[in-house]
Amino acid sequence: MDTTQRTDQQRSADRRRRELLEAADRVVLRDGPQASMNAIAAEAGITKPILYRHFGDKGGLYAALAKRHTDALLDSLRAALDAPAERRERVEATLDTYLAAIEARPQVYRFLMHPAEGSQSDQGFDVGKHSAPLLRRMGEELAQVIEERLDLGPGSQQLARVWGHGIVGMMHAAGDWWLGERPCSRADLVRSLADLLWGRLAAAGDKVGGPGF
Amino acid sequence: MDTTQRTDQQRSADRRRRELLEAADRVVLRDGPQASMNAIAAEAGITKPILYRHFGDKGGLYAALAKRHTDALLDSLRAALDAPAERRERVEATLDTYLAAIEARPQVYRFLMHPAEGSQSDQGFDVGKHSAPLLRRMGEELAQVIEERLDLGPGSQQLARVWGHGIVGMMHAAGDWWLGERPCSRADLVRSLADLLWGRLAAAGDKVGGPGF
DNA sequence: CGTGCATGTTACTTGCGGTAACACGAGTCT
DNA sequence: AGACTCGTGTTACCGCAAGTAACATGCACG
Repeated sequence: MDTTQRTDQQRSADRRRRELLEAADRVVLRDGPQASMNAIAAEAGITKPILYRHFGDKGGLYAALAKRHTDALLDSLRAALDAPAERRERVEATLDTYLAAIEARPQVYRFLMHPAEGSQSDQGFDVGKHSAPLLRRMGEELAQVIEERLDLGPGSQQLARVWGHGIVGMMHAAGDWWLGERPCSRADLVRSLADLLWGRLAAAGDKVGGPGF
Repeated sequence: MDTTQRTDQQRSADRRRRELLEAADRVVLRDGPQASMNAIAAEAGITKPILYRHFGDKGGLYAALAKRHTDALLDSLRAALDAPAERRERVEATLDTYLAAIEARPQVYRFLMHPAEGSQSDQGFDVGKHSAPLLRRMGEELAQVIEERLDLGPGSQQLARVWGHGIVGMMHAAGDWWLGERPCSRADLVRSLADLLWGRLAAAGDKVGGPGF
């Protein structure tokens, strides 16, 4: 039969693809984002051209690999964001979930954030393409949650999107720095960031004798 | 004489270095961060090995190039941050200065933010090395300003650093997204971000009938 | 059986980062 | 003057990784 044939083939191809992705995962976890296609193919027990047949080019493989982790991370973030608790508590839980994830697997995190030169075709002023898709997706998701649940008055959609991307960027940069220097505990970091979002910066008083801020 | 000789040589070497950097600048502005050493050498009217003699390796050239722009940007940011005005106004001016800079020269901005695989020696868990140095420097500078001028009580230094990096990350991510999609004017973006820092997220009310946030 | 078709291989091209070896010109030491 | 050094410049090469072409094999279907 045609259809059963097709599905069989497709199923086996999908399984193969998954195996290749898991091999790639192992290599990337070991060697970082600069893992070579040769190394990945060797880990999978095959040779390069097969990888290219499955994923097109290196960018394709990396995109597929990134999607798996990104989806997983976004799922846990959504769970934290949907927990039944007060707003502040949920924000803290979400921050903590993210930080725990990057703390547990820094190599994966680095891979996701630094996709290492993907395309090269954009001669013009196209900037957006080059930042990590994970950040964008997180920003958009958070924006949607904010816009759905908060009453922000006119212009709420744009405000929500700005805030979504801004908060995600705050979390990302602080997490990156923290992961490198480990200047405090995760809980401290979470509390400090939540304080920032809760306006403690604006509310703080000037230092006595200083020029003010 | 020894000393005059030395200084003469050094001066000419410095001039040469500057010329090379300007040539590199032109190429990077044209081709983006993936500009090849060959292309840069050609633009400078010379060949590769000279570049390597001056800058060691590609990372060295890029570091030197990045330092110029980074220093320039940090200078304007400091100016905005030091202006005689109220806190909110100064924060907005700083945000606007940054956004105006990345808006005016997106290629430079991309180059600074995505240094494109520098080293490769870090087998271990070294994460910090890979993020853009510009973000780190901005974060540290802002942290210093915050800690100098604000009265934050105990643990102020760590709090200031978290906030410094967090705010910079917020600005960066929001700017990156905004530059790609241009969903609103620069002034709108600045106002929205400042609102976020001023705690409007925490203060907003839940949407009626929604699950709360 | 032959015909597709997916899967696999070897061997190659291209392009880039980086280096070795050599060549020229100008000032310095004896 | 002639040898020495030193900075600047070149050509020609190595190594390595991305990506491709061409060929080989196993398996279902008519």
